Amino acid sequence: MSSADLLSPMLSEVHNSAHPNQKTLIVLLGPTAVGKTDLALDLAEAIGSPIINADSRQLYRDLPIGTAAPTAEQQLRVPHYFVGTLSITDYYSAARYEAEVLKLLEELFRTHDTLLLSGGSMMYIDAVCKGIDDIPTIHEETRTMMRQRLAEEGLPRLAAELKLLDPEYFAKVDLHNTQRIVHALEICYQTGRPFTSFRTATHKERPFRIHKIGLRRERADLFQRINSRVDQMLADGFLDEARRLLPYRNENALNTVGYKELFQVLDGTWELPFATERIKKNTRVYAKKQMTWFSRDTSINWIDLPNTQTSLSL
RNA sequence: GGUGCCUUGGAUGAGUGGCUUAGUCAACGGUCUGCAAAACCGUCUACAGCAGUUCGAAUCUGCUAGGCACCU
Repeated sequence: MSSADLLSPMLSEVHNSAHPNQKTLIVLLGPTAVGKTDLALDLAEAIGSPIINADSRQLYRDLPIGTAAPTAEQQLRVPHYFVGTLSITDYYSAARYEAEVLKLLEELFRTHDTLLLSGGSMMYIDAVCKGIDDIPTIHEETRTMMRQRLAEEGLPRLAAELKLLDPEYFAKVDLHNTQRIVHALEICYQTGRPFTSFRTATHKERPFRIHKIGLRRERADLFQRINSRVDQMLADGFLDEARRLLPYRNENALNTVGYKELFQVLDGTWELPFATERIKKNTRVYAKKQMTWFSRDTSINWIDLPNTQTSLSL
């Protein structure tokens, strides 16, 4: 099956969604390794759009191999936005992504009717499509303070405090989930208001139409693609990439499938073959999580991709 | 031929009469509005087979099957 054959169902999706006098954002999404990058390039060329990346890890410029980021050659073919724009120590969030993408879209829609956003970061996509509540960013001091309190006092005490400061959120949050409890408390402290008061869950209206195209494959095929892609990454120097990043291992950007496991190898605690299996497994788990998230989104128009030919490497 | 030991759910591995379905891993399902390739939750109720002892057995007894070790 040629790429043109794969492109046509997407193009008909685009044409069906076309609306006179209305700007349209095409969102191409799907689990990791499903084949978004290649199809996004074809689709972008066909509709004359650049590609706006929606992969939260490809934003970091030092992770090209481990995140299967678009290559220089691919970026020459089609201009990309939000690829390699962050350094490993930069703070980033879905909310910032929302703001920056919206700003970019406003500019690009002046010269384009249809734009392409492509990626698999569920929350980033939702942030662009539905919006995220306007919650203040936590200051570094607050963050440090809470981290320390967590270490000294433990989660149960922080949870008890959250119960006083924001009983509504306390009632619904998972009390085992440290991240969420800590974040809610950070907001309460920094703003003097309950976290819940910021959570309006408003679905923001966008000044353009959104058409989501989801790519999916049979699970066995997807898993096979994941496995061989991990092997390919290692052949391409993934371990060296991780070695260069070792000094930054505690940065959030490196709390990422692949790097975590390779750091164990560099520490000497894991053998490479073992780590490789873990990377494959964790990538499969990630792909399943993506599918679970996407399956709730009824606005996605799914395209089932044909099984990968085993004769094709990569 | 004889003697001794072993046999637990997909894998690993505790448990020696009743304080539950140990635990771990894998697999599967799910949650999700600010670090999201993150963080978190749930499910999989097994004890080689058969017959006994007992109020009650994975746990005791016997036999059968399979495996391991040693002996003549």
